[in-house]
Amino acid sequence: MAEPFRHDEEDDVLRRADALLARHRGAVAPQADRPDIPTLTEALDAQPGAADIPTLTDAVEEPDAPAGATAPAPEPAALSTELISRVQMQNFEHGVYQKLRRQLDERITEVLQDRFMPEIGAALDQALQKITQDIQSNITHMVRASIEETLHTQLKNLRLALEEKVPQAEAAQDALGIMPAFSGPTPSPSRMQLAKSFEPAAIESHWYPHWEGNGYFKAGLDENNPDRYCILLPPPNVTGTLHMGHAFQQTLMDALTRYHRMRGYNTLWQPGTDHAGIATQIVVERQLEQEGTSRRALGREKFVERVWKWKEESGSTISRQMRRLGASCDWERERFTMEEGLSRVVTEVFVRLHEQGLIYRGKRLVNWDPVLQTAVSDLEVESEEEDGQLWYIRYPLASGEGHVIVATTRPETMLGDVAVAVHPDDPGYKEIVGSRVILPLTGRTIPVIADDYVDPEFGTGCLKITPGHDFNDYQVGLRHKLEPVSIFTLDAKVNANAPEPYRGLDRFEARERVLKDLKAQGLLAEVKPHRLMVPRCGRTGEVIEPMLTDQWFVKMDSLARAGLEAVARGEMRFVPENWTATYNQWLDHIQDWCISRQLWWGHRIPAWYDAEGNAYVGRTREEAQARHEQALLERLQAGENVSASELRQDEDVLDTWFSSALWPYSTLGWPQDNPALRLYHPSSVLVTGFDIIFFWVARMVMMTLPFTGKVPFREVYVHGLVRDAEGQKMSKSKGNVLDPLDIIDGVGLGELVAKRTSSLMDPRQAESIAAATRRQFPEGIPAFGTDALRFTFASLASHGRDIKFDLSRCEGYRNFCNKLWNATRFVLMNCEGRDTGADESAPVELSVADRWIASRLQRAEAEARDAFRGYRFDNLSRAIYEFTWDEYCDWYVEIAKVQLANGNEARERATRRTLTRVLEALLRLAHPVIPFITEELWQKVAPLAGKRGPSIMLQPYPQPQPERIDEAAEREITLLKELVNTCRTLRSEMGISPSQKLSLLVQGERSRIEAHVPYLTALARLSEVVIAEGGAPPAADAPVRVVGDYRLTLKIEIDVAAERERLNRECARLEAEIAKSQGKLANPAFVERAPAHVVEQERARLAGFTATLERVRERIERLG
RNA sequence: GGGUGCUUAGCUCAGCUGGCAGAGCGUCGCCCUUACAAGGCGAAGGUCGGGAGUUCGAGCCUCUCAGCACCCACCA
Repeated sequence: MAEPFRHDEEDDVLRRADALLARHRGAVAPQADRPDIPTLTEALDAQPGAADIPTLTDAVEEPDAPAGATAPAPEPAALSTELISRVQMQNFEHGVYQKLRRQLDERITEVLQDRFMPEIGAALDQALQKITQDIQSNITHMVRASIEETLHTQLKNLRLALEEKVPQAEAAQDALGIMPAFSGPTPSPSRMQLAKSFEPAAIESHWYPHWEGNGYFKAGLDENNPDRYCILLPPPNVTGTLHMGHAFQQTLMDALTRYHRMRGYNTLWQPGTDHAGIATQIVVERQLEQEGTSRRALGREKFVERVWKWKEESGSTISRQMRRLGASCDWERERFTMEEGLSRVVTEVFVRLHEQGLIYRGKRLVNWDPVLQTAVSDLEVESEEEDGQLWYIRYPLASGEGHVIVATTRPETMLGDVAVAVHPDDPGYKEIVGSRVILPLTGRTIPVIADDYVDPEFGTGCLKITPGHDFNDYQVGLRHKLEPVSIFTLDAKVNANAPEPYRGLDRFEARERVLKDLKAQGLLAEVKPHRLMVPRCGRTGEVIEPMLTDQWFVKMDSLARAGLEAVARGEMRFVPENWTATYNQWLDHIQDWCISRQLWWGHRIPAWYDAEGNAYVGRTREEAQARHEQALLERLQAGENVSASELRQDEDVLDTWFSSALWPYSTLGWPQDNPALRLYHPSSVLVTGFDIIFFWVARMVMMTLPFTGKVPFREVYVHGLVRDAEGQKMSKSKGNVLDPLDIIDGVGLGELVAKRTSSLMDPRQAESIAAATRRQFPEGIPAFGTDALRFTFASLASHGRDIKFDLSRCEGYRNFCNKLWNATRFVLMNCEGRDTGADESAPVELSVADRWIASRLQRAEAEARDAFRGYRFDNLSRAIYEFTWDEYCDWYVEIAKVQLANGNEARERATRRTLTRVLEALLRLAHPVIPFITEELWQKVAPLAGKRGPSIMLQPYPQPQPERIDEAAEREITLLKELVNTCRTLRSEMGISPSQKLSLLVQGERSRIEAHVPYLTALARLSEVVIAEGGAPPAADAPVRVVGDYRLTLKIEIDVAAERERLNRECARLEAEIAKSQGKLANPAFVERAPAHVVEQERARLAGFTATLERVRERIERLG
């Protein structure tokens, strides 16, 4: 804990800190003030005065109640939940508690020793009073220190956020001028002691700039090194923010990158951002809307300028957030799809594809968003089933008598009907095929045609054909050579092809009007409710209107075939393998790709038109001009009359995914030959979600093969989607998004609710979202730190499954980090400044346990290697977790305590040597997943393990050495574990409290057991171990256990009366619980109304209690 | 309609080539023990979705039924 503040410094520091915080808030959220975060001075002002501080008795009386429930010092917690994490609070309480006890004990001893005290009771009272005063001032200081510490870390974060690139850490400290005053966890490695528990924020903000500043992330460009490893970051939207999916994916990529970097590969993690045409344009248009202007009012040039400005302002958000995650990308190579070099590649590829005849322009029916007024690709259309109606409309026969009835979900499109179709074999309509019907409301007559496409069973078996606004009808129209009629303008209002009364109506207004008129004329036969799939634009949610327009397309068949073959030949591999099927299936059925978008933000199509509308494609206007002139010349020679005209560039831009598809080589300087391109193309692996296999993965393959002759990557690791704890997709509109940074830094409930309820599409949901959030996170989210979050992601990354993100899991891994932290503290306490066997010539006496843990380390390393090989991050994290916790901490450290306590010099040296070296290797093993904590700890442990180096990042990754696997030692320690566990079980079965004295009689081979005796004594808390080689008969009633060849007998002297009383109390408690539970279950209201699983749980509890009660009663009986 | 997953403890999920059903969280009990209460020790909790088959042996392989999720294509 921090030293108490001195008063004169305090005001000054607080004032400056306040000012900084205010500035920070201004920078982060200029419009919103965040009332739920108290300023520092407010916090301290609100701090309880001496009178409010919990009394000594308050603090002492409930020390063993569950930590969450007691909160013996609630005021400080309440005053600034935003500032002090729960953990800090608990640490603090724990500290107070321990201090209290220690001082009280001292006082009591003191008092008792003073024989002249007339009365012990009075003396104790006096002592208590004095301590109370001491403690009160202590609490004040501790609260203060806690706040300071938190503020300190917040300031560090803030500093990181404020500074764009690598801050000069020292200079920044000076600039703030307050660092020396703080005494929280320190970033300076060697001098300070480790804090009592793991506090991630300060560590993270220290190490990342250090790594980046020293160039550790830079791509290796050593062409003599045959090992190379490259990952392309799927470029996020330049104006986007980091979400859980990114964080998950990037954790995996970073782990892979760090792993290979440590293994000495040439390594590149290529970062960058995507201009995200539609998404970005929409964002900026919304801004304009709020300013009361619009894109069109601004004009194209000004608008694009405006987007660039917005990009400059917010474009770095996501890379800043990635840095918080510890992403070790080579930022110097960061690329943006719209930057000049990449745009040149886009043009180059477009021109080449066009020259090869793979890009063409034509009038086709495309998915059209009438609001954005652009084409969108098939993939960007999302169909949802919605409630609608099916209208039955009479079309009178042109012959005068009778009519046919067609069924439609979109009656307004009848204005564009060009035929009525029936199935050729449908007996009901055979007669009328070839005749004509009158199209109501328009007076046109249209033919009745026969086509297989019609399903005679659906509706009336008679179908209206609207080739201008329906994809299937379009195909039918082509087959029957029917000219499509377009009846909508580009903003989906009825156009001049329709009769006068409907013109200018929006398509949905037109529907009403058409229905009204049909009804009036008695032509509406029937209306039925009907579920139908409504295609909507994935971006705007607007209903898509198929529209006949001029667009550019990429011919897919030959490209797709090449893509299929590359995978079939094994040049590219999907992990898990079954995604190959998805990929193949899609490429098998692929349609030509519409790449033109009627947007302003994007790569302008490199095509120019002459006055006649002929298109000329070229890298530059000049090249197009030359082609134009060439064409004119040819036509002139063919005897045509021609005239030159000014060329005008195509207004459209390219689909965002066109430039993304070139990412694998556009980022590496293609087409110029250079080391990076030679080394890192093809890249090693693409890590991605299945949702963009079509959008991106397949297109990259198709757009890379023809130009570089290589696949873009050797492997594609497809991971699941991150969902919320209930398995729901995280989405803004559901209000269930988690911000990865909130998990790292923590967030108060108020802010979290505000975040989730702001800018909702439907503000009415705000209430329920707020309520749900309050229920789920009643205290907000505590700060878990980057490492815990990363470990969680890794452990959840099993194959073939979406991920339900569970915060409690994250908490578990935060605890793991803390465990690792404390294990290191133990090692440092016992090894720093001592002989750790660095001098290889000094004698070491390795015990079985030393050999055993070294052997287990080899196994963990082998598991890690296999896990990386198979992208099994879940197995990786489990191997690390279990080795650290279950082997190193639970057993080896305990054994080491024994060895350090009663060993000779050589044995102690060996123990320290093992402790430090295994830990050092373990830190390297875990570094790819949890980079920050491992770096911090490594700095301290490495020197003790005889390692030198500026960073763990530059150290080799531990490779398993099979020859160090020592099965004999493993067998011995297994025996020891069994012996210890058996003793513990015996003890627990006998219901012996730990304070009771217990000795053990072991019958069996003396020599093997003997070595274990000291460990056994300490670990099983025995007062004595007796080894009997032959068969001294155990006491008749003593429990006996057999472990291998050994018989264990526990001897115990129990205070029977006390033990019986204890067990009786236990009985009474259990009976009470059982009665309570039975009462609950007997209550019909509970059984009927409570959720089924709650009732089930209650039954299980009851069964558990009953069983336990049984055992306790047996035990009482045994006592006699 | 075509395809892909999933179903194991109260919850979230591992479970390898078929060989003694596991972890974390949660629940319950005991415990401030000088690395760690963000901890330790222990306990309760399972018809591996149902059924059939192959096998000495099935959570795992085969068949079948059911439920859930997702992707693709869609009937106006």
